[in-house]
Amino acid sequence: MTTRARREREKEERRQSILQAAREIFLEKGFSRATMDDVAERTEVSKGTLYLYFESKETILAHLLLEGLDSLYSYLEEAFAPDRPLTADERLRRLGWAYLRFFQEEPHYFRFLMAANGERFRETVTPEVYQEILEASMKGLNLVVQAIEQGIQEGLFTCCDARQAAATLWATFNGVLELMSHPLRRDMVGVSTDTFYRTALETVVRGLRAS
Amino acid sequence: MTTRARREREKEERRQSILQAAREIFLEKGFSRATMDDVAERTEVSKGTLYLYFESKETILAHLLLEGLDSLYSYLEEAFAPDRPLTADERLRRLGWAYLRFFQEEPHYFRFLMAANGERFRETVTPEVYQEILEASMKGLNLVVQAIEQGIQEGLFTCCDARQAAATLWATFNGVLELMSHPLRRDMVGVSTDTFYRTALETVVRGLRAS
DNA sequence: GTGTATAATGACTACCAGTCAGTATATGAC
DNA sequence: GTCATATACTGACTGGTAGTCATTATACAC
Repeated sequence: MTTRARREREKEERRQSILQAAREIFLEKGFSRATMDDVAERTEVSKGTLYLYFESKETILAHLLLEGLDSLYSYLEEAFAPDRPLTADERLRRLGWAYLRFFQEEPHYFRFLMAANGERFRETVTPEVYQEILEASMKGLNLVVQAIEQGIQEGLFTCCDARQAAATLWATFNGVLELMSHPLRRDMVGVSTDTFYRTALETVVRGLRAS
Repeated sequence: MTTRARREREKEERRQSILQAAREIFLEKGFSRATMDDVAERTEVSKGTLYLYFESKETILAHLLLEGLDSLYSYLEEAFAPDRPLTADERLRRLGWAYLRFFQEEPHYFRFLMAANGERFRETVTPEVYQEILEASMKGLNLVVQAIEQGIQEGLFTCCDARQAAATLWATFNGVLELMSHPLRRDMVGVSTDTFYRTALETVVRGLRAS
């Protein structure tokens, strides 16, 4: 019965083409301005069909985000380089830069991430999907935790709770990126995103080291 | 002509009663679920009247936010205590805790702040109002800059750019608060907001000190 | 060819921000 | 008091959009 398999493949292809169209439209008009009719037209499919594949506009965003988190993880994984003999603070710096590089090379995911912080997103998306997003985020955060645990074992860091330390670093990165994501606020800081990000990264890593 | 004065006062009172109603409704239903009809009903005024006082739903939010930023500033000002002989790092810690205390004692403003991060908010609110918000934020940030400059002069901090350092601290605080604002993400960190906030604050302050 | 399951459609509903032509009220001149 | 004018208020209406569902089309098995 090859038919079943082909059907499945075609469904998956349609799903992907919807996601592709949505990615384009969301990017062109911004999530809130984009309409489901736009996405339907670009996919060359009726609006009703969209709802056969996704529960809501927000759910489409969630799935685009999940793709992004997968891609982010591969950046982080490469930076972590478990097989190379790196010191803990080198690893942390590499992770930090990989995070920045991801958002610079795939800037659309940052916009999706911002859109997903909205009130409506949390309320609309099913708990299951939301959980998936959290788990995908955790996967990346765990690499940071591992790097910090290595630092604690090596005696480089004195902090006692690696999870908290990792979350601090994570929160700082997000705060910096969010701050720098708006032109007017960027002016308030007065330096380039790269420079500011470096400063923030070095400050926190220094703060983690023994004092 | 006392009439003119009375008219002005009445207008201001109506404006305030709209803001008060909006604050309640936004808090009860969340910004995105709240409708202008709700606000009109609570104010006991027609919907059209709302638009005589404010350009849009987002503008009402902006003005609630501005009130919040004023209140925040008074928390920060008290913490800064320019007349007391405090060391720079004490001042920074006091500012950090005042920031947290503000959001704990007036939690609605945090929700408003989050809602104002939305895509639609930036697009809808006039540049003038947005500018006002930025300036109100800057006012608070400047206290942090001053504390850090004091620390640089005293030789306690080695960082060379006080603005960047202040922005790092600010970004970290925001990142932490945003991370902890959602129950599921809070679980990822595994400690109380207070504890986590303290860790992050101490980490960054330590990072600013001479190494 | 015909019956059945599966997929797709698009007109329709519900909802809501924002508008504006019309109405009410206050003020001041006489 | 009453009229003219200015100012404030009203709420039915418009435009736009997310999401639905009864109907139609397609693919497949026999």
